[in-house]
Amino acid sequence: MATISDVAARAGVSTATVSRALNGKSTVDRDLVARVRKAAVELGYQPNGPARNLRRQEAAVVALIISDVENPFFTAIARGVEDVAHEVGYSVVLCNSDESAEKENRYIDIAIQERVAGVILSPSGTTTSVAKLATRGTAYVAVDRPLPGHDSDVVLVDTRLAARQATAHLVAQGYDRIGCITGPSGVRTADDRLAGYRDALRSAKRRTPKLVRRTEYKAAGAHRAALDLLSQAEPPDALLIANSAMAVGVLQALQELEIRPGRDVGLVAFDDAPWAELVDPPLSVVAQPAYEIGAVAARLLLARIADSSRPPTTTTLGARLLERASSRGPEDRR
Amino acid sequence: MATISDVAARAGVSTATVSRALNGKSTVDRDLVARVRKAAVELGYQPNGPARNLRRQEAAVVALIISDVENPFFTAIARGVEDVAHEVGYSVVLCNSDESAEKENRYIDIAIQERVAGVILSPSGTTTSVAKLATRGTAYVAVDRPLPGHDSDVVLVDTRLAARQATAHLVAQGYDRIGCITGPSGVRTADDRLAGYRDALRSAKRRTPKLVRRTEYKAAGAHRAALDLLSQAEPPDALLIANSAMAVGVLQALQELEIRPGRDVGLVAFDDAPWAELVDPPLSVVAQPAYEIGAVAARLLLARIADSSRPPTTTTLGARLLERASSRGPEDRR
DNA sequence: GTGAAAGCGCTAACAC
DNA sequence: GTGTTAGCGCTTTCAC
Repeated sequence: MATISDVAARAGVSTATVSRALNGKSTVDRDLVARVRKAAVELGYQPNGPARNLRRQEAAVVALIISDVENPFFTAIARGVEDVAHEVGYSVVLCNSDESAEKENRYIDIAIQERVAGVILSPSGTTTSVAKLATRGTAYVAVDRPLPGHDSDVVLVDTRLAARQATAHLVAQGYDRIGCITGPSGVRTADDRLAGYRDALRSAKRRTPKLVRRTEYKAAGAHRAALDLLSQAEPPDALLIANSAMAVGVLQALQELEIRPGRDVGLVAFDDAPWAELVDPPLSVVAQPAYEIGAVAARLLLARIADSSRPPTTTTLGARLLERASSRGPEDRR
Repeated sequence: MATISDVAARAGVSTATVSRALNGKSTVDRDLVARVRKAAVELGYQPNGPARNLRRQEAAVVALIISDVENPFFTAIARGVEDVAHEVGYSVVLCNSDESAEKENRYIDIAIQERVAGVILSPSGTTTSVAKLATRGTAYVAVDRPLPGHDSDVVLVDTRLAARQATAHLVAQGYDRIGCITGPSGVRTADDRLAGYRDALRSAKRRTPKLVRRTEYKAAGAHRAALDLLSQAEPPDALLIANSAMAVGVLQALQELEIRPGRDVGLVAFDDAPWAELVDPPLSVVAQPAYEIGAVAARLLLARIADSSRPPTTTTLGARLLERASSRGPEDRR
């Protein structure tokens, strides 16, 4: 594979000139630039990334570590990050931590080893592996979930408020026994959504013992949770569901139990999945600004790469409740 | 940041011994290994990736370039690739080419520059940027779509046969005017699905002029195509749809036109999305073995990295038609 | 404006 | 089994 020396030889200049001509940093004579470019093309020269990064002590790459590649919420974040990063010449590599602290830790190590310029991550939980980034001075920003005990840039959604509003909406629609299926304890978004749910019920002076289930943020867990909740002596007549994968599990459970969503049980789920309007009845959702989360996070990261001394910021974006037919009120009340 | 020399100094050995102890290549005295490990931990030593890769002339990384991060088919492939690659100590970086030949080309350049061990990609089309990989001797394998004119490892699905079977199923169910909404011309899967559709109609001696639409592999395009097809004087009474994002667009269009899926128009779509059983009526689909595609591709890539002289292979996996209510036959026939 | 040369941190001959 | 050392390909002083 052609090296910078090959190009230099072919263009009849030194390697320093080739480097300068190709990177456009220092000024180089017009003719020489042309000659170097020509030689580079002829040889099919591609700069050696590791050599460049070794020398520069940093790669123009940002790592994006997300908890679930199969969750549209996170892939939308990825697009936001990519669009902003590409504009300024950074590449984005996506890593899937799969909600596992161990994989997250592994990817953080890799990011450090590869000397990426920065890391954006949705932290799996109470892990401290992020401390390594801070220690080494690698720029990073957290999305979706804060880092407990770390004073870093973070981009969040006011998910507690959103959960509260969604639950209040269910109350206003006349549902009486409102349940909640949320993610694992310790995962901040899961805790916040539960807290918002409780806020709303408290305001409405409702008591709802035994109507909360916590499970992994996946369809299978929510499916079990829904079966469990709905086969109780006093089942819920409405459910707040903490993400769209879980909504799939709940809808499956309802199908199996022949309980009609929106008629027998009111439903509001987090995340506006593309299919939410296609189920019968259309699913009410809390739409989160995922793309924007990614875009904002990328901008913050770039700012921090440029100036590591900026004070850390917390950006909180709002979510929107989209009321559709699955939360139109219990049948006997319509 | 601590370097290998720092570790060597602290452990009272040479850098070579540190390298050997940490990589476990050559045999090193037990005590020394322990001392080196201890020193490394105490210093929080993380090897410098670029330096290592520069020296080794290759990184233990495989790049996975997929056409659409938001398509569950491709993210499932990603999981297959990751699981296999991680088992043998390779990292996977995901790159989203977004169906754009230009981005694909850009990521291929980056992969070459970073000297990754190999590349797995779903080629956007008739691009020749892959030739660079071949020229440089970087291992690569194509998934989902073959590389025209390149004799490489490739993992495909027999999508033409699957389309044929799906269409034959619609014929058997009594649909009369079967249409097809497929991807852009030149994208092999789109062409193959159309060809399979035509195979089936030919066998059944049907004529179906004007019932084919081609558009980007996205909801919006399919939405327009469906509106167009269904507002014709003689609209189709069934549709074969080439992927799940498109199915979303078609179902939206049916909703707007108040045409009942499965009753007024029979439907079969490619890709078994998690929500396919949740729409009303449940959507018949062609389930592709996405995870397995990724796993097989990763194994082929590893084999090629190990031995670049192996003859290229083509692996073709089968798809499964899942008959659900959306293709149960026209209403007047039930 | 251009070239010579040092050196980023690591691994792998090679010598002992 | 361990140390010495060359060198991977690039960028960047430092001279001129």
